[in-house]
Amino acid sequence: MEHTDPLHPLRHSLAHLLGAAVRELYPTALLSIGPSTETGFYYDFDVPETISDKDFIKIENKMRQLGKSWAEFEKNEISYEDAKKLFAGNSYKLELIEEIHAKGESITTYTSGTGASQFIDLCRGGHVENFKDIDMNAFKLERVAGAYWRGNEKNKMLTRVYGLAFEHKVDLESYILQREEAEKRDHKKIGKELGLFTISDLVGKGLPMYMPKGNIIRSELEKYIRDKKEKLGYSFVTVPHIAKKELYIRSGHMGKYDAMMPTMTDENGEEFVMKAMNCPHHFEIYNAEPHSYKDLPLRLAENSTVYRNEKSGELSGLLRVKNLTQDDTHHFIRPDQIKSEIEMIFGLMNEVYVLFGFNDYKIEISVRDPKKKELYFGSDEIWEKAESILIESVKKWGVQYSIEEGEAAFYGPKIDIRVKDSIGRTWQLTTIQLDFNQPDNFEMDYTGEDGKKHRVVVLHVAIFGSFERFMGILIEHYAGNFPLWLSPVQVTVIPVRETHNVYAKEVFDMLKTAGIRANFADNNENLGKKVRAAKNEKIPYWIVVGDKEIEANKITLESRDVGQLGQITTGELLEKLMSEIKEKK
RNA sequence: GCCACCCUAGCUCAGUUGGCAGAGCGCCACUUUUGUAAAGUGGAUGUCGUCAGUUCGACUCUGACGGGUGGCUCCA
Repeated sequence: MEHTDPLHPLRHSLAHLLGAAVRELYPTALLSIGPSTETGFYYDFDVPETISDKDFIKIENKMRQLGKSWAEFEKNEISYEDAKKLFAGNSYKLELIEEIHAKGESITTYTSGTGASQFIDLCRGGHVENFKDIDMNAFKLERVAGAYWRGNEKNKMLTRVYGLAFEHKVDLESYILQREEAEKRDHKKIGKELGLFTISDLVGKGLPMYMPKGNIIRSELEKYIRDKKEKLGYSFVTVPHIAKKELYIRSGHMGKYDAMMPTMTDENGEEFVMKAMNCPHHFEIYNAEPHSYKDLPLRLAENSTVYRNEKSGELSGLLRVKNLTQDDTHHFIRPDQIKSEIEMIFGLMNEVYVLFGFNDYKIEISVRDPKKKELYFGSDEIWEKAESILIESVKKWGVQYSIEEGEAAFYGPKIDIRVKDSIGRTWQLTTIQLDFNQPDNFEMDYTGEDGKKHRVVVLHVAIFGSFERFMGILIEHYAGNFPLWLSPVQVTVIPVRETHNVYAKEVFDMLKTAGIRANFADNNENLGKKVRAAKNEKIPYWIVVGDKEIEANKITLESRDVGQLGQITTGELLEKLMSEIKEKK
């Protein structure tokens, strides 16, 4: 593995020190691997004792104590036999040694410290020149987690200790501070504070419910994407939420994702499942009528909920759920329309991302794992063609991308757009999947210019991905400060005193009549408290009405984002709000 | 599902070695009529996540279960 991180030597050296400290404190612990990460390092141990964060002080102290006597790392190239002897009893290191040996690479160990604190580890290198250069106050053990050996859930779960490490103590402190700030944007926290969604123990985990305010945001998003798609010539359809099991046997989902789709049986013994995807339904809509080459592309769209029995440990707020509503589309196209169709989709996606101000996203082209071709439907030829079309399209688009082997869908390769959440995890939003295989399973054809049947090509596309996840990311992106068009309450009308209520109510009624989501703060509180409430609720605008305003027949407008906007007439107010909502500013 | 940690009022959190359940905010009532981020007084609110166990006695100790957070694995 190549390391572009300039702090890798420092972080990896500290991983060695962590290994040494754990070996001292937990003599029976077996060490496995200890790489660097984006913010520090970790080491995986097979240790009979439970290590918890309460042990960190003890381990950190041991690290600092051992580190005192460490200087240069001494590299030794050792023979296969010596390596096996040196690491006898440690099945993890032995497994690595076998692999290195099988690849014909040389086996190296790195020794740090002398005497009692000496520590020898199997390692390919990448350390600091001199350990004494490391600031021993610029690292901190962060958390403990379970991690399967070699990332395979069939293997034993090891204890992984994560550490943060930076060049200087101030860097560590500023990272921790930044992290704390980021946690304030957590959509679960803001979602609760602003009353956007709730998850009930009784309804079930991973099954979020939109509260009135959150539902306004969701509805606006739905309206927005539906409108965009309708203008581009998509046709909206509606399908039932359960289907016969046979449908998914035909599509091939059943057999690969059975655990995700629990079966229910009717009185005749017929088996049904909740839909975990919309594709097969949409395919059957396509097959309900004959199609001419002239009718393509045919774009079937639906904002529809699918149900997936995800593993409980996976569920997280709105970002990973059991019920997700996709802005799903299936594009039925001729082979010669693939490129232009993908370009059109990129255009839509770009427009959406610009509107929301997402500019820090990663584009991944997910292809087959060439070593596990049996996991995928279809011939090599078809796959190679599909993969090269996607790569070519993204290249033409002129954006940075990475190729992810083994990440493809079983029926075809895909382009995934991943966006970061508040704590830096990336989540897939947009997905564009090219499918030459399902058209065969469902025998989806069109009549060509030549009068003969031709097989159609399918693109599976979701721009938002799911409304749940998109909203989760959006809440964190805006930190709850939604733009006017999305805000559950767009403006609140605040009378200074009770005597101003009549005039204020007129302004409020006018806004309501115009379709603006207004709130009337006629409660018995002083102005400061009402303004404070508006700010806490992150309402984009509030209007103050008192003697001065009544006298001038105006209102005072104030903005969450830019502060005082001065006195304007109600006509000007309405015009301003309506135009900002329309322009989605 | 697996690993670690967490669960006390609507929210944020105190609660000593096991001995009568607490604060602030919010809520309700009254007073106050207010000009830009918290007016005053009073009041209600809890099966201390659930169920067992240990104990004279459990919010506190133990176990199981449920839920949450962060990882691992998975993600059509």
